[in-house]
Amino acid sequence: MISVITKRESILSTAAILFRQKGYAATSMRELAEQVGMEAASLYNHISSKEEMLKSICFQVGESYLLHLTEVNQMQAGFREKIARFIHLHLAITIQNIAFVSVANHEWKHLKEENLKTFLEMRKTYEAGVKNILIKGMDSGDFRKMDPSITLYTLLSSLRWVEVWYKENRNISVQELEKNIEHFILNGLST
Amino acid sequence: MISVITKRESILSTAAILFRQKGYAATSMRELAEQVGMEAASLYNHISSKEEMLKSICFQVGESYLLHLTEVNQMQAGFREKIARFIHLHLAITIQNIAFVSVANHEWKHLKEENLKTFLEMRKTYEAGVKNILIKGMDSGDFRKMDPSITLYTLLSSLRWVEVWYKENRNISVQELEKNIEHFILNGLST
DNA sequence: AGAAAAAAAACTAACGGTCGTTAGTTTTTT
DNA sequence: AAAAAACTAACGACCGTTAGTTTTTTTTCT
Repeated sequence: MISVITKRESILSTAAILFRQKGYAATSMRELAEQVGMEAASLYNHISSKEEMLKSICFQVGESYLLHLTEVNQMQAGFREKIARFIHLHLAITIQNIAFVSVANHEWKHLKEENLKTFLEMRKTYEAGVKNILIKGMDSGDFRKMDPSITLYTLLSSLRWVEVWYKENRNISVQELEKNIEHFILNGLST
Repeated sequence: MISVITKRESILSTAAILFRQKGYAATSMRELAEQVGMEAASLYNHISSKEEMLKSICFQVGESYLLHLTEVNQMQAGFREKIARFIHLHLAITIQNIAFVSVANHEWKHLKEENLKTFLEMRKTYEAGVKNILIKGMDSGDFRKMDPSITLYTLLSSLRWVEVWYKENRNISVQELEKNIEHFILNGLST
């Protein structure tokens, strides 16, 4: 089954790459258009604004994260397994959508008004969900008792570098990457 | 002894706060000037360009990091103690210079030409130095053998969230923050 | 100590440039 | 023929910075 990529999707994809590379504010519609192979004014046949692109990218990533959190929560498994699964899914999203994830991680602050507010709420929901797993894991004795917020942010942050660093030509397999990070984090959580 | 803050320092400090908040590219000289309490054109009595400010901020942070790496290397101590000291110093720089560190972490990509090149080299030197400690720690059996680059970036990244999150009114002491993170990282490194 | 001169710093005005986007016109596709 | 998509031209806005002018501060002189 051949997947057809629309012009809009192509524009979004290129936008994400440029936003990641140069930053949202420093990326102009003219250079985006040039990369796509058209004039800037023509972009508006496919997108409604620069802001709309940023929103679309950020919210797609946010929603993927929330979906996967739901999957982890529905697992019948211990907390270590849940965090391991969480790490796996998180890295999978990252590696498959490097540019989108990078933009959602770094450029969200350029969202306007309600978009920003909604995105931050979405993020807060996600973080609370992960924190909940950590807290339960601490209560059950699987994880060492530590300040839940510090633990949460240290964990999430320790995954963040991958979107900066990852390239397909790295001399390392995704499995090894994941195993190393998983070990680091699970040990970090242990008593 | 009363420390006199120059107008230039005040401008740089305010610039760092705004760059952190809005991003370098999205911060105008006019709004920076307004925050400092003057007209944009007057800034040029004290700084030579917008780029020069970004450079100054980034390089001050970079140099602090390198200084502290030197201190850690000169310690007569085991590798666990070295990493613990490294974490302590890293967090200390971060907490005392939130805006500067944040800008150096996120806005460096806006540096131009030679400034960018030099900054990236500086960073490379720093990372190589930390990686060296990790490798030696692995060789000595203090740390588990893992891919050194993955370990390095996971470690550095796990400290990164503090500049986003930290505020003086947090219900947590710096000591507890440090202790929690230190435990996470040292356990993550252990066999 | 006070006045005058010099230097520094602040202001106003404007330059040359870029930006996101809109409004027509033309071309291509349906 | 109609609709969609591409183009050209331009709008209104903002930008970093320079060049004068004015004001303030510092230095020099008596």
